[in-house]
Order: sequence, then structure tokens, then C-alpha cells
Amino acid sequence: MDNKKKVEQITDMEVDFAQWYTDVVKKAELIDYTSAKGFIIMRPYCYAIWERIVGKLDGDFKATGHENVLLPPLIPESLLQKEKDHVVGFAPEVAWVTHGGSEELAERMCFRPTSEVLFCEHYAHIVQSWRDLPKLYNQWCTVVRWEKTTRPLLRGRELVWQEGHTLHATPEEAMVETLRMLDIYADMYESLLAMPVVKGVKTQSEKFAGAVNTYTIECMMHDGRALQSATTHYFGDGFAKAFEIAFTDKDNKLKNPHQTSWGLTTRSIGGMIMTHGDNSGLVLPPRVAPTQVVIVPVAQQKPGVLDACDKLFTELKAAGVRVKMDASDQSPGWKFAEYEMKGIPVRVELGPRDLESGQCVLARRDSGEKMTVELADVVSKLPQLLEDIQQALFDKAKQNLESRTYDADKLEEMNQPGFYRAHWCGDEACEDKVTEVTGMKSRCIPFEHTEPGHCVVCGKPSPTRIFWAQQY
RNA sequence: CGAGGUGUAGCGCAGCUUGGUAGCGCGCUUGCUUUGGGAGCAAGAUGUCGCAGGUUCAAAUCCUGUCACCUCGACCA
Repeated sequence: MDNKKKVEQITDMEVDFAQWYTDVVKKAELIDYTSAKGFIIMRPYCYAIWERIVGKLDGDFKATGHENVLLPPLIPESLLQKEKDHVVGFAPEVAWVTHGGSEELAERMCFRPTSEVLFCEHYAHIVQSWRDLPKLYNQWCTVVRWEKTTRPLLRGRELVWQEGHTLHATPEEAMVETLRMLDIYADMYESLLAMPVVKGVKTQSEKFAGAVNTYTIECMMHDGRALQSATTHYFGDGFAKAFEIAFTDKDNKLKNPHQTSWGLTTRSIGGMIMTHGDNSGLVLPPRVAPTQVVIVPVAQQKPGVLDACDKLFTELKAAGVRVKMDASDQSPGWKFAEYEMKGIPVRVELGPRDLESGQCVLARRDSGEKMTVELADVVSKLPQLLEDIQQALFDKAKQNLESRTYDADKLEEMNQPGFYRAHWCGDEACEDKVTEVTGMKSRCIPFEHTEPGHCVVCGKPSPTRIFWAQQY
């Protein structure tokens, strides 16, 4: 009966994964739509999750010497056009501002689709000497890209993100930075969001517009599709030359610095939903959950119940657990369903029966398991339980990733949801052929190479298998 | 940008074929009883029927136009 009711609210993911996702983000009160297509409202619960991601990343950025800055949202057309590959890549999806009030602008401006050119213009002003390097800047902001189809958190016309932009004296130093930031992203995904990642370098056809190389983190969703979850880019000195960023080195020679950029968006939240969520709604890893434990009193008007809940609440809070107590007059059943939908990792049920026995019931969101625990032991046991849940979620996602990663030696084998590792000669025509036949795009060339082999399309030599998958 | 779908109360929808008093469920408000998996009873409040024209004595309903959102494709984080 209660199961039936839940099904009415959230579409089963096996029935329609896309509808399931849309139901979850709406019903868990993460987002709301607005009257502008592709622009969503991040509601408090969603923003609280984002703040935890921001907190982790921002701490890591600062610990590695980065500074936060804020640049303007508008870019004059002439500035955007300074780097050729870049403008060709982004021109189709920029939004233009043509008027100030009622007057047409002499030069139209686009809303930044990314801020490379703004950083470059600024860097050209402030960098003269090797003593000015490196510049390790990061910006938390939003950018606008006029996407044709949009999905909440996964693809919008406004991206909420951070973009790091750094300048270095040497290519080696810039490459170290590019890979270091990729590791910081991977660590955030694995340790905070409990999402196992595949790291590697993008093929030339999939790299960022204007980059020498793009490095990526790919995650597998419940439905076996890949989500590009963060990217870092090595630019070489291409932008620096186009924007005339130069410094005098120790040898008194004028040189162009080498550059990187890297970004991660609120798409990470969408990815987390599609990695851990189930048919009852969200499932949040404890480390990222704004509320880790919810206390639900049962028969709360009975003497002693609320007092016992209050006491437990105070103790847990003092122990550093992010805990919430719901003493509203909704029925317990309603609260159970509500907090499951919101993915809160642990529920504490406390009623008259528990009071008599000096116990309470803990329910795990990830497994549904219920445990009876002595009231006196709850505070000491909960931190470990939360860590166990964190680990269990990671293990389950890892198991999903590994069990649906296949080696393929023929195109016809690449016909199931999941990641395929197949040999590729490096020719763009062969890359396109794979996509045409299988619907899968190249995800990345992994850092750890497999044994050499022969291209799955043309049979020419291939140094390693690379990852392919259907993508979001 | 192509294909499909939907706009009626906060949410989900019926009503439209065949024009004639604005409906249902949930939610919301108040009160009482309840409380171990989305409680019950009672009394209430809430609508420019997406927008603009047209036809008509009369339009949520018919016609024309338009806007928006959702889904699926192609493209991209």
C-alpha cells in the first residue's frame, strides 16, 4: 500500500530513467523551473549540497596556493574573437547583449560562456616578470551557454561553477598544474560524493576549444551512460600569444607563459543523484548530506518522547553530527517517506516502546536496514555508521562501474549500456565511425594504458584501448 | 534546430468532441481525535481557464496567431 503510493510520486527508474530523474529533483525540493527555459532555481536543499562541494573544493584550491577573484559577466565581441579556435568553438552558443536601456550598443557583448579571454586580458595587464608567476586564480561564478536542450543540473543555459585559470613560466609546470587539479576533482568525487571515476585525456576532436589537451573525469550513471564530470585543460602558450601575455624571464628574454584552466559545475550534483538515487528518491552520501541524521519522534505527545528526542538531538549536535529533528504534526509514516525522498542517510525512530526499553531504531537510507540500538550508544555509534554508509555507497557504485565496463574488439559488441574499452588508431574518421555505428562517443584515453592492439574500425595499430560510452 | 506533448486553484488533473452557473484529488487554514511506513472527521479559503485577436446573444470549449514549459532526437559541460 505504501509502496504503491511512493510509485505514484516518483517514476521507477527501470521504467523511465529520465522521468525518474526529473521526478527526484522536483520532489526532493532540489530545484524549481522558472519562466526562462534552461534557467533553474537551486532551492535551499540543493544549494546546501552545493555549498558542501564548494567547501571541499575551495579548501583544496586554497591549500594548493590558489586565490579567488571575480571578473565581469560580459565580454565585448572583439575580445571574444581574439583566439580563433576558441571563438569558433563557443560562438554558436553565446547569448548577446545588444542594447543598454533603449540604445543599441556600438559593440555587442556576450554573456561569458567561460572566462578565458577575460582572464587573458587581465593577465596581460598584470604580468611582466618571471617574479609575477605563477598566477593561480579561481573564480566561483555562473556562465551562460545557449543550449538547445536543457535538463535540470545536467545541462542548463546557466552553469553554476568554478573556473580556475593559471599562468606558468614553463610548460612542465603548467602540465603539473593541469594534472594536479584533475586529481583534486577526482578526490572530491570519490571521497565526498562516493563516485568512482575514470580519468584520462580527451581525444583531439573532443577537447576544449583552444586547448592543446583536455583531461577529464568520467563517471558512470545508473543507466550505464557516462557523465563528463569535470575537465582540466592545458593550453600551452596559444592564448598567451593571442592576447600578448608576456614576461621577462631570468635570462632577460621575453617569453609567453603557459596556461591552464579547469572547471566543475553543479552537474556534479546531478551526477550524484544518478549514481546513488533509487526508486524512493535521493540517496545522499553522509559526507555531502546537509542533514546526516533525522530524528522522528513517534507518538510524540506521549510523555517523555519529545524530551528524549531533544536530548538525543543535543548530544548528536554536540558530537558534530549534522542532525535535524522533526517534531511537526505530520504522521511518522509521512516523515519516513519524506526523508527517504530527500536522501537523509540515517533516520532515528524514537517512541514510547523505545523509551520503555531504553532503545531506539536506526534506519539506513542506503540499504533500508533497521537496527535497534541502546539510546546510550547512539552518539558513539553514529559516526562509524555514517562512514560505513559512505563506504557502502562508493563500493556499490564501483561495483556498478566495474561490472559494466567491457573490452570490445568488434563494433558489434558495443551494444549494451556501459563503458567499452576498445582499440583506436587515433584517426578522427575512425572515431566518428564508432559513434555512427554504436551511438557511443569516445570518453577518454586512460592514463594507464592497456596492451597494444588493432583499431576496432580500421585494424591499424593502436597503443591502448580507450573508453567509449553513451553520454549525457 | 527537427519531432511529439502540455498549458484550467500551490501541485496533479477532469471539463473541450456537441459553446450556456468553474470542477475533482492532494496540499493549505481552523478545531478535535490520532501517531512504529505518506492518519480520520468537521468546517473553511484559494481561479484574469498561458497570452492576443476573431466568430457568437454567449467561449475554458470553435477559428487564427503567439508565447512558454516538458520529453525524445541532432549539438554541447
